[in-house]
Amino acid sequence: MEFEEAKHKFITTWGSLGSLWGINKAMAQIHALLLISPDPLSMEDIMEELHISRGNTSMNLRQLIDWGIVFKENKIGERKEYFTSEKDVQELARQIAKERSRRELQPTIKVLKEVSSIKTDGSKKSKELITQTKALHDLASNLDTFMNTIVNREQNWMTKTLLKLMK
Amino acid sequence: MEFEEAKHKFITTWGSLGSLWGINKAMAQIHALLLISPDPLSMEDIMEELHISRGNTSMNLRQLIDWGIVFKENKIGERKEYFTSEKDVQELARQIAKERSRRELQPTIKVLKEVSSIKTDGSKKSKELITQTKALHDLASNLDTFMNTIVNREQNWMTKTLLKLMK
DNA sequence: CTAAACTTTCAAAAAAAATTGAAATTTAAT
DNA sequence: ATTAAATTTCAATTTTTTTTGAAAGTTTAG
Repeated sequence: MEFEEAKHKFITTWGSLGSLWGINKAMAQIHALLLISPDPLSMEDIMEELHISRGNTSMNLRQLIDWGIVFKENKIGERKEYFTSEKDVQELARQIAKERSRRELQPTIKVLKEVSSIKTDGSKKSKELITQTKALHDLASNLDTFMNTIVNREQNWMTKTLLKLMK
Repeated sequence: MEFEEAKHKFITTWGSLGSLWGINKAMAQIHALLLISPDPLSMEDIMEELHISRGNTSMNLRQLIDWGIVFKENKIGERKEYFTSEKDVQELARQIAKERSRRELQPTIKVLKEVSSIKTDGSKKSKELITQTKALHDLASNLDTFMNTIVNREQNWMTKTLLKLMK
C-alpha cells in the first residue's frame, strides 16, 4: 500500500467509525484529515480534499472546535483561517472522554437518579423499575467518575494504568 | 413522579441515548422495557406498550438477541414466544463491551495496523501519517485489551477496580 | 467608505436510516 | 395433512439526518 491509498483508507475508516458513534461522517473525516496533516489546512484545502461543500465544511469545523479537538490558526499576513487538530492522541482521548461525560453521561445519570427515586407503590413492577434504574445509576456514576479521573490526571497516566490493569 | 411517568421517562431517555450510540431508537426502547419488566413479555406486549409495528419489533428483538442481552423464553403450554433481558447490569455492561470490541474496535485496529505499516517515501506527509496512525493503533489496542480484561474477569471485579482507581 | 476576501447561515434537496404492513414462511397442534 | 397461530421478510413509505449552495454577514485593506 502506498501513501495515497493508505491516507484514503484511514480517512474513510475514521469516517465510518464516526457515524457508528453518533458523529457524522464529514466531521469525522475532517478530523482524520487534520490529524495526519503536518501543516494547518484552510477551508479550501479541506473542501477540495474531501469533496464536500463550503457550508458543510464550515459547520463541521465549528463542531470540532466546540469539542475542543480542532483549533483555528492564523498565518501572519494572511486573511484566511487555517485549522489544525490536537495531535497528541492521549490528549485527544481525554478531551473526547470529557465531552462525552458532559454531554451524555451526566444528563443520563440525572434522569436515572430521578426515576430511581420515585416511591414504590408496593407493586412488583415499580419495585423492579426502582431496582434496575438504581443499579444503572450506580454503574453510570462509577463510569463517569472514572472518566473524569482519567481526564484530570497527568499525561500518560492512562496508558500506564491500563497496562497495569491488564497484567 | 409516579410509576407510569417514571417508566415513560426511563424508556424514552434510554431510547435517545441509544441513537446517540449508533443503536436505533426502537431497539434501545425495547431493551429498556424488558429491563424493567419483572416478567417476560410477548411480541404483542412490546408492540402495544411502545406503539411500534410487528415487523419492527421482530427485527429489533433479533438484533438484541444477537448482542446477547435479550433472551427468548417459552412458557409451557404456550405457542407464543416471550422475551426477557439480561437483568444483571454488570453482566449487561460486559456483554456490551465484548460486542463493541468485536464489532468496532478490532476492525479499526486492523486498519490502523495496515495503514501505519506502509513504508515511508521520506516525505513529511507520509511520516506524519505513520506516526499518527501508529499512536492511534497503540491507544486502541490498549483500550481493547482493557475491555477484554474486564469482560473475562469475575463478577464485580469491574466495580471494585473502578472504585480503586478513583481514590 | 467601499470593495474584495472570506465565513456563516439556513431553506431546500438529497441521502440515509427506520418503520410499516401485508405476504410468505415457519411451527405445532389436531 | 390441514389448519391456525405466530414469526419473519422485505418492498414501499415515512422520518430523520446530512449536505448543498447561494444569499447574508463579517472582516480587513486600501
